[in-house]
Amino acid sequence: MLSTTDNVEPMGRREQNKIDTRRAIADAAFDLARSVGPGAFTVDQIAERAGVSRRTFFNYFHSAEDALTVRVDGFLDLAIEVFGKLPQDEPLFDSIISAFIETTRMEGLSQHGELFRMAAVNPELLRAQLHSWERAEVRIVEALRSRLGSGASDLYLNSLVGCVLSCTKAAMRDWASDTPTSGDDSGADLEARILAVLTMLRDGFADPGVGSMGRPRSSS
Amino acid sequence: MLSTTDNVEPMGRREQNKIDTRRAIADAAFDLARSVGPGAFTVDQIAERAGVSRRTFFNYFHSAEDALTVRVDGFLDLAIEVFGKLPQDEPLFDSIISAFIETTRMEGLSQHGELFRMAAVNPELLRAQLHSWERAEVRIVEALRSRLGSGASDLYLNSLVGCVLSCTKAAMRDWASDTPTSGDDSGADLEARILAVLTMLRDGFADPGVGSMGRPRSSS
DNA sequence: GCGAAACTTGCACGCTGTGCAACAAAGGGG
DNA sequence: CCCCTTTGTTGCACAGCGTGCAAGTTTCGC
Repeated sequence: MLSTTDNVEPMGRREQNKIDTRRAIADAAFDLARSVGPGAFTVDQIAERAGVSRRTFFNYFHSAEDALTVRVDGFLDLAIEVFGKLPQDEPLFDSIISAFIETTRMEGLSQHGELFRMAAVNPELLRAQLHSWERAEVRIVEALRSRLGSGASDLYLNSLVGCVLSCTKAAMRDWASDTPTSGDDSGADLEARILAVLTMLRDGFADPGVGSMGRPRSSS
Repeated sequence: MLSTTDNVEPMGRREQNKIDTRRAIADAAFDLARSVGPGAFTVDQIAERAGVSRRTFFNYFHSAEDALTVRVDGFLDLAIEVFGKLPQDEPLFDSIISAFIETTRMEGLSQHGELFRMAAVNPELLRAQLHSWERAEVRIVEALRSRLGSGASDLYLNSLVGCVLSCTKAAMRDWASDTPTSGDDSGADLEARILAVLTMLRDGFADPGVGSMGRPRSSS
């Protein structure tokens, strides 16, 4: 099982405090968004709940919405990390697909669904999330460049990664809107969607009715 | 040639004034961004230059960055409009490709390049532009739904449109960074990029070296 | 013209984001 | 253990943002 806390090497007080504070702020922001709704609270409220000053909040995040995107960043960072550990001689798309599939097994997946649904009703949060995906795109392009060498142009790389992320985003959004308030982190539905949509991307979009995508409820 | 002012039907003073004001504000914002740099000016300055009050500015836009995205919105709206006028029995991807190719012939294309370059150094503007593409995505999905009927699932539609827009975005970004301060709206380079990248999308990403994409400067 | 509807403007108010300087906590010798 | 440096926290101040409101002004339909 995947975990974000596998670095158990000795860590100074300084470093640990910063991680704790960051986490406390992010949790406070998420709790508030959950209870009163996204965009319906102030930075002061987050800071108070996290037990820090207003000023300290802004030492960690640029805005209230940014504090809500650390989970999205975490998801994408994890996907990149998983991708990096896969065998380099595997076909590219297989690596990409299994990296995302693996990543859906992370903890707290239902929170991601919630965040997607929040973004659907809060423009500012949506922008923050889009920016988060955009930043991940840059990192992934970097990771791919070192794998593909100079055999691929910037335009090719950016298009490829953009498409992969668009499809993943679409799969997650679809999953999030179909799975309201699922308390049990059911990643199976999400996995199926990501697999379907990335496979389709690999093989081309030419025919709308291909594979398991065209007609949603026609089994086989 | 394409134009955004082909509606010459009788228009009341009210409507015309609003259009003029909106345009004045957007132009003022763009001029300012161009001269002092994006993010280096206030809403008051935009309002003053546009000859309206601060309050009126906020009646038209939510933020300074929003005033800079009307051109992006215009580009995408135009693409949708062009797409809608194409024959419905043409293959889907051909319609999509020629819609975007046609749209690159619009006026003021070099400004779009400038805006892309501005967004590269201004996070807030980048977010606004990402949001603009996102909103267009919703509209395009809507347009496609009425064309494809109920034969395609939401997930399929969102993935398809997301990929098309990602590729177009990548093409424009690539073009913008390769074409700094081109005063002559040279859309040919952009057309070639969009054609290459959307064609690749149609046929699948399986092989990195396929077509004219893999090795940038190896003719044929 | 004249009244209704729509638009502009100034004002007020709370919130945002950041520079700055004082304070506190952690780390590293001697 | 103390002192000094480094690093993080906090309060303060201040310019700017975004919006509700009410009073003007312009446009429209009759």
